[in-house]
Amino acid sequence: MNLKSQVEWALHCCAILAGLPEGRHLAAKDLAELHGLPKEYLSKAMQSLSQAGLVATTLGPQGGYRLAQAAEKITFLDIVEAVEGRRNTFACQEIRKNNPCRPAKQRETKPCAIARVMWEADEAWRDRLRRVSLAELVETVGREVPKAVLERTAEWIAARS
Amino acid sequence: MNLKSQVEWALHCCAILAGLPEGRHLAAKDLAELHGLPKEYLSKAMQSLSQAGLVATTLGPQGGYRLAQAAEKITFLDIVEAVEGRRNTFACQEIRKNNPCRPAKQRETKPCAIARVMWEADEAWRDRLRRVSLAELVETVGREVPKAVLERTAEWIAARS
DNA sequence: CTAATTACGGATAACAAATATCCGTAATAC
DNA sequence: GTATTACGGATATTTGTTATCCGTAATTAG
Ligand code: FES
Ligand code: FES
Repeated sequence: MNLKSQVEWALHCCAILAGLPEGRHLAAKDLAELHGLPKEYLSKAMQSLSQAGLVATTLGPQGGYRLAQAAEKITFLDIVEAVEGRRNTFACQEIRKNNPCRPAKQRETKPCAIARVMWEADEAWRDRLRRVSLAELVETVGREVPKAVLERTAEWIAARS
Repeated sequence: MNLKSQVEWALHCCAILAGLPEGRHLAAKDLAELHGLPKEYLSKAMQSLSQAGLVATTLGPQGGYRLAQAAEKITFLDIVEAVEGRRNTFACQEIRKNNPCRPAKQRETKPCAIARVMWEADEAWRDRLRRVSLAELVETVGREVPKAVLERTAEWIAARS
């Protein structure tokens, strides 16, 4: 039960894009270099973000990615679900139907008791992720990462966007 | 990001064992037949439960599994973690270290801001599962499953334990 | 004691998902 | 026109899940 590593990549990339000057774009090539990731595969994750409407893209030279919404509007959950999908972690296989003591014709009206509990836990997980915005992440990073690194990274990005 | 199907199997089997008459055991063969599952593979899940101290086993004829603790003491989380392990769903790969603008020697004192948020969500998920006991599941099932099915299943089990 | 039954653990195979690469296409800036 | 970019399809590699097989040791019934 692991999230794909693309989830981490997408979160890092969104945090970077949130700090991008207005009207600028950053290419997948640069995002990959900045995080030490395989460019082609990272761009699959970016495509997921694009399809989810979280980032906007521009083609051609000086093109690339930017946020499509305000960082305050984008939540962790948005990003996680964009790349990971919206399935529950628990999949009820309805093995209760295999009980030989049950009449075959019996049809279930509601989800089983086990699945309901598991899905509540999944919902609690989502709830927590929904409560943290990309803007909050950026603020925390701004507080915790050394100023020198932040500045040099900002320059690095400015030189390529 | 899916839980293994063994998680469902373990939950169903624990619910069955919770209804077992005192001092009786139920063999993996019967648990597998009752749920329509591959016996050999199900027994791997049962071994996980055994190693976690949730079920106790007896060898030989009339042997098998029984709960090792009161159903009130066993939580969903106990069962899930027994078969799924205790890893977080999110694994921080520390790709922040790949930022070329960071001094190589810099060492991190605390987990990164992204991982902290993701792990809080994982903890919220666990919290929810910790709050539901096996006894509560059994009670819910007793309320929702038709009496006839419950009785026939109880007889089926009694005949083999 | 003997034979049947049971959980356990190691080895291994089949299958699915995650990870990764490659490349052709279309759009865009200069 | 040329270089650059995102996109999507095809495919390979690696890892994890699912599943089976079988030998070992413990236990019970007769
Ligand atoms: S029938 Fe097994 S969890 Fe729903
Ligand atoms: S460095 Fe990427 S999540 Fe921790």
